[in-house]
Amino acid sequence: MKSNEIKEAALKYFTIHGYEGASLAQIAEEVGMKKQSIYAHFKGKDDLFLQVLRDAKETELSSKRQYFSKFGSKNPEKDLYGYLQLVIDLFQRNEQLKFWLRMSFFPPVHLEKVIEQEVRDIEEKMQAILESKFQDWINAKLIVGDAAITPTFAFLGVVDSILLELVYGNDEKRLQAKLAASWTVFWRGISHQ
Amino acid sequence: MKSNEIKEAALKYFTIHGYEGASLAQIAEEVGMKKQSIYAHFKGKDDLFLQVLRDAKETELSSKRQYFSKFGSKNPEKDLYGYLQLVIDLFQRNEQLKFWLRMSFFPPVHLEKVIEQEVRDIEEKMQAILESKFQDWINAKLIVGDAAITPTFAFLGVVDSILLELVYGNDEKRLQAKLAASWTVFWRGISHQ
DNA sequence: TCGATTTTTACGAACGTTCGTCAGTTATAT
DNA sequence: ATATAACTGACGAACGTTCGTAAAAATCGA
Repeated sequence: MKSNEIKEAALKYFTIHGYEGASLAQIAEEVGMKKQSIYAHFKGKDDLFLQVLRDAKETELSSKRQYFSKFGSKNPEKDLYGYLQLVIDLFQRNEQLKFWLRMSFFPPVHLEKVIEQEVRDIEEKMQAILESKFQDWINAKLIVGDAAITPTFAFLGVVDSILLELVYGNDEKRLQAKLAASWTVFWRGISHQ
Repeated sequence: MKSNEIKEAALKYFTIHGYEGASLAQIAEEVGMKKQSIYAHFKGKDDLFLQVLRDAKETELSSKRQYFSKFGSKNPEKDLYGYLQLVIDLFQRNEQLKFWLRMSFFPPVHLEKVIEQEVRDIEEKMQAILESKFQDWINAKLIVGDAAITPTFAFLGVVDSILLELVYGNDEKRLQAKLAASWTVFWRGISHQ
């Protein structure tokens, strides 16, 4: 399918240059066609962008859902740390996550309402799943605290800080050091008495 | 000084639309002049951008340095939490910090080498200051742990996660909740036995 | 202090390029 | 033969930039 090739190239350029900085001419050249030919597959730049966005959202959602479903109820340390490693792994191998991250925080202004809606949607789903897991672990007395919201937000914060390091990311050593530090302190913070 | 007005407008548009999305025509209109007149003050778009970047860097550096200098050696809880609130305050009132953050993570490609250098410079300075403070607190047995690097990186992670929430930021409630959660867990993680 | 001179700032006009998009035509494949 | 896909050509608009020019401001010698 040629449409997918176009979306792949678009994903790449949108990720590197942003919406405004990516041109249809470059995207088309990457696929080996003229920019006008893109219009045989998409209504225009916005349409292409939104389809790429929705694909990225779906990938993000399903891959994380899949991992969350493997969470048990008796080993939060392993599950949570494994999730952080998954995020790193996904980010480094999956172009879609980088795209998703960039557009979450710096969307093209004229599409920001639509994007914000998608971002909020996926975020709420993730938070809900995580929160219920944390509640299970609290009930099982595997971690301390009364409200599940605290470790949930704190963990989401750790994920965010790792993602930021990945975006900035040219220093694998530093990434691993930050991961280790954040994880150590986080785990002490929710597990110790 | 008209140059400063131009830089102010440029800061605004670069922050909202990114380098590629910001046009000299819009920036000029904001100041009440034509785009050609900008060339009486700056060599071109890149020159304007880099001057704005360096101003932002200086503001960021001096404002944080100023706060760090007030850090004592006997109350890390107050100092660190106060710093987080300062970051939030600065971000919400100071356009330059938003600009700095956006360009740190998603710089225009053709200037990414220059920007990366500036970012790395400021980051190393911050890290060095923080690390020495943490070492003092460890020595004074006010926080636990052996190496200062662990709480330093963990704290920088908390700062990053707060910044990310600020960027995304339309939800003050959620911001405060995330701050509270991250701080609670972080402080438990470095202070409790 | 004054007029003369130089420098600074802003402007209209235009440059060459690139942008996204649309219309019409040709080639390919079902 | 009919639909799909890619092409050529062209469109208006916007981009950053350069030119020459005209005020305005600053500098300077008398």
